[in-house]
Amino acid sequence: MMAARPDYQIEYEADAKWVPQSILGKTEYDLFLMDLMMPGIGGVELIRFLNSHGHQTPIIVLSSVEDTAVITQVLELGVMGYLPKSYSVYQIVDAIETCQQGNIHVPAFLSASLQTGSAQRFKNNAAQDWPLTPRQIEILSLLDKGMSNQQIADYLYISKATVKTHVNQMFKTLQVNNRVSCLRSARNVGLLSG
Amino acid sequence: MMAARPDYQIEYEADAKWVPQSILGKTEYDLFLMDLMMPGIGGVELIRFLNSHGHQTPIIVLSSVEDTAVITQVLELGVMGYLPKSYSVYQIVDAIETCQQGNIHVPAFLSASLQTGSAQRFKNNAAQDWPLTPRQIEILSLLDKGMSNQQIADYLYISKATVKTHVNQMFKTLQVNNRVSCLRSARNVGLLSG
DNA sequence: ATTGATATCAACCTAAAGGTTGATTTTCTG
DNA sequence: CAGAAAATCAACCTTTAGGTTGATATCAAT
Repeated sequence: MMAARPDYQIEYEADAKWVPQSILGKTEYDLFLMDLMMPGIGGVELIRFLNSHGHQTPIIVLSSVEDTAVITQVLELGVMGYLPKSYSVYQIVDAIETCQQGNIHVPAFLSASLQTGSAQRFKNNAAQDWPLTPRQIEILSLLDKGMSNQQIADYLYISKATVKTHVNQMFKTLQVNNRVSCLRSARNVGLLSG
Repeated sequence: MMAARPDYQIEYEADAKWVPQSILGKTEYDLFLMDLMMPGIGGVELIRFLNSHGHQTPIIVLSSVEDTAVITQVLELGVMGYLPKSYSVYQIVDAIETCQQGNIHVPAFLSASLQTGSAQRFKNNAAQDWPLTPRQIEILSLLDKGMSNQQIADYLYISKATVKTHVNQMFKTLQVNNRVSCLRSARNVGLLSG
């Protein structure tokens, strides 16, 4: 999971004069990581523009916009993923790689507001008050992936000390003294799938 | 994108008399893993039926149907995922758990036909068998209980060194480097219940 | 009889986990 | 706004895990 990550070569252009014409001639891009709030042109318009010109490059939208209408719109335009800026770099990279495998990624808290049918299905589960804090549950899921404290710290951009504090607090709450027992206990109380 | 395998309790019913009424009164289901080609009732109709009756159980569609219209339809009905039967068991389990985190999973080759190109074919990973010796499996089950090497040694009346040897050998066989990952891997290959 | 797999044990080392105390900052909430 | 809860980090320590090398014993099969 935390193995070697590919080296992404990034072309960055923040200037307002950055226009679609400059990339239309190129087809060797692996991916467009696109901010919806770009100067000079609206993100949605750019996606439409690329689509209308037959551009086949996968698009992932990175945005702080969490308006359901906007999200639905860009997803219908065929973007491969919609990532909130609250994601850490590692989380974003994970999601990008998920998309590069061809899968579509929509983060949990967004999918909850996207659909009527299943929107609240999991929300209800999450709404129950579990003995662990949100951050602890997040770290719990990384524990479950087999990650070390250091790996979790790097992934979340926090110090190892903080991770250890959370892990230790979880142990006390669940009355265990090691990771495996912690994960077992978490499963038993429904904190982890299974 | 890997995850430990939970203990799924599966209720199976292949009889044509299996009708929605039989599950409407129950709310303790974690998940509906639904085949679109069910006898007696169409899958799409069942999803509509459940939705109209306020059922909140997450739905994942497992199907060999790859018709874009059908897929689009069920996704709009709010299912959390659409999994092809060509998925391996492990892939399905991974996808289910991705969905249980609240994310929506659409496999690569389906998303490719759902939008304008830009997707690679996903490759089906064949399940490989990792042979563990009987003694290793025995120790594995004790690992799974959260026991330390010393506790396992005391339990089996062998030395801690022997336990460590077995554990280390398991790690090499399963290509992992810690207990949690070892148990995850073991579950994925069916070496542990669940 | 020799090979190969399994099971057993020891010594050694580094890395990581587990535990404690104490602290600051942020965020939620009444 | 004040208090509570949550999240963050550091320093310190002991225990356990993880990894390696090497060894002996048993048993099954060629």
